[in-house]
Amino acid sequence: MKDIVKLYPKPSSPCNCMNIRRASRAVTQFYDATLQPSGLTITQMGLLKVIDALSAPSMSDLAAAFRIDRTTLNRNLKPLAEGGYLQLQRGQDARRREAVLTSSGRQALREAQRLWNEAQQTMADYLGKDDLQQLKSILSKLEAMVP
Amino acid sequence: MKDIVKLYPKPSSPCNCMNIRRASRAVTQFYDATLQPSGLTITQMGLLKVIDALSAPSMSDLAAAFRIDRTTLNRNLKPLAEGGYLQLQRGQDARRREAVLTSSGRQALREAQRLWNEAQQTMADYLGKDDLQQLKSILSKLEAMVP
DNA sequence: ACAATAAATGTGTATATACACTTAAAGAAA
DNA sequence: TTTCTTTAAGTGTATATACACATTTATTGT
Repeated sequence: MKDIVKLYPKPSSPCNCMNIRRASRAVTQFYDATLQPSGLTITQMGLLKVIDALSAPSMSDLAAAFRIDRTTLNRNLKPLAEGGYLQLQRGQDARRREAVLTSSGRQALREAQRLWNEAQQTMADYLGKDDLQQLKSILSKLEAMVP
Repeated sequence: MKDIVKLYPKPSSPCNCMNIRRASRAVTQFYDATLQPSGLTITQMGLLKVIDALSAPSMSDLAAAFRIDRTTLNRNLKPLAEGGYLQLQRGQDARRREAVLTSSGRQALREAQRLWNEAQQTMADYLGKDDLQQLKSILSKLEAMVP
């Protein structure tokens, strides 16, 4: 097993948390830069994608699907609603507020996904198959650390 | 090599970027919760630690050492300065603004580091030696993706 | 010395994040 | 039906993040 431990530069911090935060910033910057022509950030693209996949999800539905704090979600949707990418409407249950994509939102999503493919491929090539698989696996495990 | 690919739950998103962002949020929440009694977040502890390690670093020095955008650093230092954890003073070169810890800052750092040891150990135990090593290695590689 | 340039920092604006608290609506209990 | 409770959502506040632009000070070229 030892022979698969690759020798990349040591992380500049001993702190596991700071290390993952730095890497997260770097990857986010890369994806955001690649998606730039679409006018969406990677977070926004992710949100539109989840909304597109679900059927008029409520705020809580979205927060759960996106695994993000409900109040954070609330704020993240704001620029998308103001930009005309989605509409927010009351549900049958008047407490619910449901999100649906506009045609403008679907179009932006398509364009962003085209660019996303590039970013995803570039990152896959950069990491290589094994590291990418390892990364996915460990990130998934880390997510499960917190309820 | 295949036999070391552990079988954790699949990540909930196909997007490498969203996956690392979610994991980063989870780990950050865990560290912040553990550090809570110290009154510092993990980001703030990291900043105090870097300032403590360097000698009256300038804003740009800190940004480079912490690998964060200079303007982000500027804003991150604000609550620490207002909280009396550090002082900001002009350098010989009047363009430079230099950071030094106060005794209050050094004390908070010590307390935070005590708690940080716990968090770090818990995470190491949770991931296990091999995954932790792999993670460090891959995160370091990811960081290098962006100049 | 003066002008041009470079370097260090700060500000405006905008998104991303989450905790504590509040409000509004639906459902349950009396 | 009226009250109690639970559930869904929103707000206040605060930190974290970075890009585009502005300001200040030092350095360099003439």
